[in-house]
Amino acid sequence: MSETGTPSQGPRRILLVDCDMFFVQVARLEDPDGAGSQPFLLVGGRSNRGVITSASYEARKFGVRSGMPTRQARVLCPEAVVVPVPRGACVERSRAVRAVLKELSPVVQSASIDEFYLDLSGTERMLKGEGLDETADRIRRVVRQRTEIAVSLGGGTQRVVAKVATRLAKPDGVHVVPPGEEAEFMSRFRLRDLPGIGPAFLGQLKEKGLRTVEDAAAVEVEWLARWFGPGRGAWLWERVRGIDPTEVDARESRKSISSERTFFEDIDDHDELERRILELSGNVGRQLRAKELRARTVTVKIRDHDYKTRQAGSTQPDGVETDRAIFAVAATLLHDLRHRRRTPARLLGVGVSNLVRQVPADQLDLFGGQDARESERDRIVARAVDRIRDRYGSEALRPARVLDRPDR
DNA sequence: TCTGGGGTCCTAGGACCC
DNA sequence: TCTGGGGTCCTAGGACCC
Repeated sequence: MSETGTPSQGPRRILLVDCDMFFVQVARLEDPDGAGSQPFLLVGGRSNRGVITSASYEARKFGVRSGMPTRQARVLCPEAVVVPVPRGACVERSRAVRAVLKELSPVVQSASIDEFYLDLSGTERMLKGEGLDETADRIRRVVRQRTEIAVSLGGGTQRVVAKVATRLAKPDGVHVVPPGEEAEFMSRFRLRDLPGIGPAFLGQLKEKGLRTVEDAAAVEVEWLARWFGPGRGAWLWERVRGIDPTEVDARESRKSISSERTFFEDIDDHDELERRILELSGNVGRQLRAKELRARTVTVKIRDHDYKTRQAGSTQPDGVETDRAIFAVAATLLHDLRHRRRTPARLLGVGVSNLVRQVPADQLDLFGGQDARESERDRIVARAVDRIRDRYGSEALRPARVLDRPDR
């Protein structure tokens, strides 16, 4: 294990593998004659309140960006074809890419569904002196050949450098920054290009007259700390120099699971909201059990008609895993939130966190009973339902109280 | 043209304990 | 008796990412 960690000598060799317009690529592979034949392809929500998840390069020339409301995208690019996100296929393709990367690198960390950090430190001898740029290009070709997915790779001694370099590598290319050139490389960019700087921080930076990485690099750390707080000040001072102590961490540990839905129309009816909470609790519970986890904390999120987002959470001494127990907590939290501000809801979400591993049945009390707690019988029933759904499809068994009415 | 759904991390205040 | 200091957990909100 220690062999694969950062060696005491030599700079780190970090690569970021980033799938090019991932959702569009997958949509094209899944439907080569339909969506695949469309140059102006948009993937995302098609409902009245949807947004674009990913746009083809051709469509981007018209100003379409991910996160943009679909309605707006249609105005900018009227010829565009919009297809829904092929969720299952994306998860499968992502897994396939990761599996190939695991054969090619000792350390692989998934940063998102379409981004993977690799740490190849310590592989110099094994790779017989192959340069990091050559390694990156080899990985790009192998991934393409074995998964059909086009990827771009950025590389360097630091994660932030690898990440920013990916921007220059796209599409379907490679850009590696040699050791020692990190600060100079970073100085070519604007602050808005740095990962971790969003609209809010950007506004604060602009107030101090800072627009480019060069601007910020000229300011002493004491001033950055005074302006933006000690934590953010030190963070910024490091990043603009291409310094990023974050390690590539291959341990996959999920911190939270959630499911949320924006309604076709705002909902004010309490019973209807409760039915939605029941469905969302089921989605979360199923994922929780599939991963053999339990949750100590249940959270409900509500977005009011005016887009104000509120949430309430509750932590139990013991973890829960059944739909019933999750729903019991979530329903109470929903009542609290609705009591504090009673207004039509645009979105509802259920999340779980504080995740712990399931423990064997013989270590549990077999006498659960109170509402928020679950008995071993509850758990056995819930897992049996999951097995039936796995075999016959998710529609095979549905909560009796949920109306069979899809959103769109 | 109003703003999806899945996440992670950080902060700040209060409770509680030693 | 006029009350420190630190650690941990919980909660709510916010920023940010893809």
